[in-house]
Amino acid sequence: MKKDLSAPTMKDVAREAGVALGTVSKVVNGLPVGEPYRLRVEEAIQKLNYQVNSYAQGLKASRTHTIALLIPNTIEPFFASLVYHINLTLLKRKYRMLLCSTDADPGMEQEYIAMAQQNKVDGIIGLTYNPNLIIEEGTPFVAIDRSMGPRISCVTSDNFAGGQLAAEKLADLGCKNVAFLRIGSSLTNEPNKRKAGFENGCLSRELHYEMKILNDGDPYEEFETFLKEHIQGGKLSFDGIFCVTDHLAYRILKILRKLGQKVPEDVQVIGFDGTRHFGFQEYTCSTIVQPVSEIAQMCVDLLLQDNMPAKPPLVCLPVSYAYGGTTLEEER
Amino acid sequence: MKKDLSAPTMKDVAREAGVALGTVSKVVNGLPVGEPYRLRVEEAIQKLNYQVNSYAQGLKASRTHTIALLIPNTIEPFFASLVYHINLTLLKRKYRMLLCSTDADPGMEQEYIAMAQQNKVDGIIGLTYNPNLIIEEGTPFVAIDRSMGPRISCVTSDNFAGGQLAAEKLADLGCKNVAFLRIGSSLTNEPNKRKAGFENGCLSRELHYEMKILNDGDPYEEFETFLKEHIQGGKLSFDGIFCVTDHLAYRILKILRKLGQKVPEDVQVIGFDGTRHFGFQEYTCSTIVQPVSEIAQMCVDLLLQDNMPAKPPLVCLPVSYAYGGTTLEEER
DNA sequence: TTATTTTCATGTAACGTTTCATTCGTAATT
DNA sequence: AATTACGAATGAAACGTTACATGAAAATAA
Repeated sequence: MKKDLSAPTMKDVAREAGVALGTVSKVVNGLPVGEPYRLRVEEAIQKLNYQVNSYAQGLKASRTHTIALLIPNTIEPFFASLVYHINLTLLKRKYRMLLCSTDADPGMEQEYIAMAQQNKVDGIIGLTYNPNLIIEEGTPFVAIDRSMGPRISCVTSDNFAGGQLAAEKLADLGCKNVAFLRIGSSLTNEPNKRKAGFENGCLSRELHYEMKILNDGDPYEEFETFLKEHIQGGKLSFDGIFCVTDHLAYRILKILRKLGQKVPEDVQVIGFDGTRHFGFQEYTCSTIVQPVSEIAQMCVDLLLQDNMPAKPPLVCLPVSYAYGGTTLEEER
Repeated sequence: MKKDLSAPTMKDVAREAGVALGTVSKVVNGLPVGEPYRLRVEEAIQKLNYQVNSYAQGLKASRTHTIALLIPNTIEPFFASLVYHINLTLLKRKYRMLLCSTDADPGMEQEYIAMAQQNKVDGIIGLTYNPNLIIEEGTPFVAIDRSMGPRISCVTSDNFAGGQLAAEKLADLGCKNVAFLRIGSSLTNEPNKRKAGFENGCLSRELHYEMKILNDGDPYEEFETFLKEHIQGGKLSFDGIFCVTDHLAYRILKILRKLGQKVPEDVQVIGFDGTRHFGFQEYTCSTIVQPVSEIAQMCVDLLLQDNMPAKPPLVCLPVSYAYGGTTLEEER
């Protein structure tokens, strides 16, 4: 009879196997150990159902196999998808994830960073908004959609190219006069380039465009007003609209319906993100798709690479266009 | 000049403040300490910018202030919302969350449980499918939507009442002949009661009903076939449909559109969950809303209560009906 | 004033690992 | 066969806390 009150420790395994503590540690960590020893230890581990105590491990080795993910929320599809894919990638690498949902609140972001650090995470991936986050020197950090200075790498999709692609698509699909709509909210550094890309695309295709950009506090109705002002005799003067996110596109589509405009016959709409209904179905609208899975992988790769480059890279991943019912279908 | 290579420890604080190690520990943990001592210690903590090492803490106290959340994925709106609210609730209680996205895979679920346990979490909240999960005796576990035996508490919304409510609503809104549609996938114990509730509701309102229940592997098209079979002269024989989830309702709505049926004029549709577009807007369809925030809170409360009741409760939270455009509006 | 109780900071012993200097046993060299 | 070299298991020390037994000082009682 053994006292089985608490979980077995390495010491127990060592005793059971008749080897030294250090040997057990080596076996557990996959370090080279003589075959007969390894066998005996593995047997003992089986028999006692031993599991390493990650807290002891973390304390001694100061490597915790845990990373923190800072994200505004887990509800908006783009974020939810990011969380999902990052989790998946981490799992493959045997890393755990501390989820930090920040509500895009600068204070909360900083708080979570402190928490993560005192929790000795091996690194942090963050989609944050606080312009002056303080990150301890020693903690690897990878930013999403926002370049945060020379010490921190950033992963983003190619927002400029995406904007450009949207313009080109609209041109290809026969548009002559288009609009760019954007609302400030939740757009950090990199996604701002969508605008520049779109302008660039319009210019190169000689596509006439107008912009309507709302700030964070502005009432949504201004978009409706804006669109109304461009209706003459029941006909909207735009035949194409590029919305800075699918989220916005969804709202605009509702307004267009209300104003009696047919999509895509009267006006075509392209969004940005690649949001899908319920996560597994069709796109919610025609859209510029961000490569979420690749973004996730890249973040993890950058975070966990063991030899940090002197100059952390700014990684820009390619986007693509996807049909989602709000544009005319292309002839094949 | 101090060597500031590594983070300051309690020992450093103790030296700085000229007190004993134990005293610092007490201050940090809010235990009673003489006022002058407390002050000196707090000053030293400020000065050195000391942060507790949660790994040392976890090792010694075997209380880690961390819980694990097992969830199939973070993408489907109901799950995403659950994650969000649980995170929020935990934050208020100063707990951290280890996110475990399982893909509803039994093996992965078990793997994550083992991981969580060796990570010495203070408890686990799980929405799982594996019928014979092995959970170590010592780890508090709260299940969502699935009662897992006498040792484990379960939180769920009132699925029976929800089904009943759906039937009653349809009756109130003038339906005479309704259908219940369900696909096996992702329905654990408790949500199965939606069916029984719906039947009960139909019977008590003398509402004629039919059911079409698909198993997990079955092709989705069978729903289309089923509905087609019930069309005579362009008219669907059902004037109301209850779908077991909003997810399903969304698909059914597409089929109905394809079949030329007008919603809600020809046929009214009610889903289940309370899914909203993009997390912040209107409901995706008329639906029975699960009180996600309350579910989240209840889970955390049950998990973290310090005196476990002998018999873990099965908590059933009330649902409500919400209009979402796929039913006739009620007259006020 | 002395004896007795109470209060409270102190310091040491774990907690379960990893690491590294040590040592033991064996193989290679002459 | 004797010496040296090598490889590999060993075991003690340390990681940064918490908990508990200890003892000193202050407060009360006699």
